[in-house]
Amino acid sequence: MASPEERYNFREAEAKWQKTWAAKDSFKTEDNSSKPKYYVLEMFPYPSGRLHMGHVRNYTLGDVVARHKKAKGFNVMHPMGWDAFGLPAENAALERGVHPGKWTRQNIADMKAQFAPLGLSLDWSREISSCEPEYYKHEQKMFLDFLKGGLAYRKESWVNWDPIEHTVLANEQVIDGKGWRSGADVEQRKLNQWFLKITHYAEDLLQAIETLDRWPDKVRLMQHNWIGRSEGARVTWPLTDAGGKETGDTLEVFTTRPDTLFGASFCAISAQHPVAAKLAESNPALVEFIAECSKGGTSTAAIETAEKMGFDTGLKAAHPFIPGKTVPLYVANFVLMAYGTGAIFGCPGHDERDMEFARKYGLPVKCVVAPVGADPEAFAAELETGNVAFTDDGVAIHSEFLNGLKVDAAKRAAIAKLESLGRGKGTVQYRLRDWGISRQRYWGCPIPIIHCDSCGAVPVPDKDLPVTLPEDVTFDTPGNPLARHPTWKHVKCPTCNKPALRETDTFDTFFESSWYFARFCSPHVTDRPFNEVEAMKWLPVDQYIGGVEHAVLHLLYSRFFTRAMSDCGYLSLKEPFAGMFTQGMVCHETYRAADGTWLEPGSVDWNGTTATHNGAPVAVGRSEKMSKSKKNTVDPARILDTFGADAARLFMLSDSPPDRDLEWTDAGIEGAWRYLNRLWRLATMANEIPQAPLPTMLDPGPAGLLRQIHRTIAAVGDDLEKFRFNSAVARIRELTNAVNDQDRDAIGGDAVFRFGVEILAQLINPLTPHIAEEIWQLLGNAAILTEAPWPSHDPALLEDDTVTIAVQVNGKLRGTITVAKTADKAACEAAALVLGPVQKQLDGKPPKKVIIVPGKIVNIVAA
RNA sequence: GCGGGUAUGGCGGAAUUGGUAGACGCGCCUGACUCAAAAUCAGGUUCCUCUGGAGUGGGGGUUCGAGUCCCUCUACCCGCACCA
Repeated sequence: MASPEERYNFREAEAKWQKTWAAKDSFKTEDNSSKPKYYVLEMFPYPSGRLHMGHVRNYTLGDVVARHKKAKGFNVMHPMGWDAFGLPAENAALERGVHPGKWTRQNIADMKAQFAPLGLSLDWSREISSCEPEYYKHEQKMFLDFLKGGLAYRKESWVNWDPIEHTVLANEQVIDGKGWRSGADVEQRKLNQWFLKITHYAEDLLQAIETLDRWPDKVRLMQHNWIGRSEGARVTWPLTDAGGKETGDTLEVFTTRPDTLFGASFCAISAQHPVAAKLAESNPALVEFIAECSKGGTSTAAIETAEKMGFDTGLKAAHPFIPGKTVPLYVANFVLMAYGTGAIFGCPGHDERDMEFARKYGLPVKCVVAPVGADPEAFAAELETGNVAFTDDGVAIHSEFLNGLKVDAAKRAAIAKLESLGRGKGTVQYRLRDWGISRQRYWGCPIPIIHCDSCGAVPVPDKDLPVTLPEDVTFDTPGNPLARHPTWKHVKCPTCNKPALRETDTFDTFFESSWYFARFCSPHVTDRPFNEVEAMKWLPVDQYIGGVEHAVLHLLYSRFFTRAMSDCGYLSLKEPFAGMFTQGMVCHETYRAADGTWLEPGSVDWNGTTATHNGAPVAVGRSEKMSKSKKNTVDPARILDTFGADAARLFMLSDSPPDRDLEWTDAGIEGAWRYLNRLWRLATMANEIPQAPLPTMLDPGPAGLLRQIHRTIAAVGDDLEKFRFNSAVARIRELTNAVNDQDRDAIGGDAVFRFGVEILAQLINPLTPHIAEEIWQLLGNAAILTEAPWPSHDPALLEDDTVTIAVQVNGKLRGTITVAKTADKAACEAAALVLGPVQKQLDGKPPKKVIIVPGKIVNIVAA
């Protein structure tokens, strides 16, 4: 039984070691080191003011990697900073009247204090905060360099506009066609916006996914789909009016199916297409139709239910292959201006959307592709009278020079013909769009541009950078505080000195997070974003860790930025993150009262198996990501206070593989806490054994334990390298059990016992560093464990001299035999055949066949 | 709709290349200690009609041997979503 003094005092120990590490600067990256470098990075947090379990899991995972790599002899860089611009700061300003900067900086201080008890091996000397001019001034310069290099531009584009908030909304902020905060119907508006030309790198970003072999397949696939490469053709269709007279305009459409051009029965353009705008000038009915299309329309629900609608313009488009043939031109709500050319040709026979549209507006359906082997005429007759398009591979029919060609060959032939006729050409189209970075927000990095009536958009000269945010702003009226600030935007044009206006938009906050990993390499340089030599030394990040929710945007933007920075001379690198790991979410059961309101876990009582709240029944919901809205959060501060950092870390690491969701349970954390006490008790027992070299002669028991110790060293090292932290914990616990069971009276028993505890401390150090240090010190080691090398294993001790192998009859286990490792097949067979259950199965008959895999299995095939 | 993933005891999850399924933990059960409880310690715990048999979501296949490979079905999860 553990007396109070035997119990592990985590409060004292954890505080002590955190102080020791800080005093020794244990985690400061070495400046001039001959060791190989290793850069571990977790996605820097938004300073909300409160650390949550997701953070704890993220930083614990990174800490395991950092500490393990340090022990393995690497010069580790493990920095931390703050992704400090963002909307919540403005919301706080709105709700509480506190300035976003003050609120943010206070949150950073609060969160930093909450980080401390976790005992993370962070190098705080590299701390950065993206909302400070020392940080964002560099990205203003970078933006201007991008502009100079043709990687940034300004253009009018359609955006979601909230008419009450007077601001642009991201697609994610539009819920069912309404502004997420105002509830107002969102309008489509055309605004001047700044863009970064990520599409310039579309092909390279796609191709290079292949090289990211230490990224999760899931993330690579998501990026692949997001970039969305499709091969096809652009086809020009001259437009004529109802009387057949050419209007002088030509329509350009993009298609991936030029092989189906002979099946064309209409063309359609987006409501936002310039031709539609031109026609609308003299057509009030079209104006109304376009307005209808612009309403709402961006929410997923709206798109799913939206019926296809078209407006016949009366114009005709001339077919590229069939002289004299024209098809009607529609404005249609399902054509997207942002993809391809904003115009399509419709082939109802071989496209489901076109089929739906054709049936609604009574347009012809012509079959031009038939399945291989089908009777073309019978198939065509069926297709042309039905409502289902045929979109699979097949053979071209009713298509003149394409007849008989399969889809791929027909595409090539059609493109060749288009090119020879001057009516189109083969192209590659990407789904990826340029990154709109303008936000009508205060709490972001000002875009360093001055708009002059005479000179246009003029870059702020270098000497005037950074453009800093004004402090005296108000949030009591909707819209951008920068735009209505009385003086801030009024400046002189740097070129002509006439009165001009500052750009009042700020950068999307993804801008800051697209290059912070490079800033960490030299966080204190003032004249440029980072020192190129340092960046090239540390980058790419060896191991990046974060949530899968950033699989596309943040990770793709960072890959783009690295290329753009390279092309602008900042460094010479393509990929910022060599290794990427996406961790799972931290989940908890959800509870709802009868009236549907969510209940906190702490307010739910358990009567046997049913949950109650103040005696009333509670519906127990499934486990979901911890969130304030569902009240299923657990406060890390409370857990750290009750069980300590090591117990919290151990539970998070042991219960689920790190890439899967983790179910937080009270029982789980208690189990981790129990284990630490068990380990501590073993340590106090080991401490009573004098330190001495291992004897050369050991009884079989201690000899076996010694082999298990070496096997565990090897296995845990391997598990840590491969992010199998839950397995590593299992192996360590297994060894703990074996050490605990060691017969101390056997020859060498004590010595191997003590050795085992020492190794346990070293193996568990990356996972639960405080108790590991405490045990290490208890056992008389003068130096701290954080500075000790990873234990090495003796390959000769990994395997036993004997091996126990399974004996099967017809594939079913009937027993085991223990033979010498070197036993030959005949010996194994002989040993297996004499087993009682084997003889019973054979029933006196000789085996038909015996399969022996040395060291693995004997399988006897009975007649 | 398109693309991807997952499915193993009461629960979380183990199981290199096909080779003793259920490691490790949670929970539960029994015992010790205790006036009692908690904590702790020791033991047990896939299921069943239990000297045997069944078993890794269902069905089928390949193999001496399948959680692992192939086909098929089902359920759930994730990403994209009128992308021409």
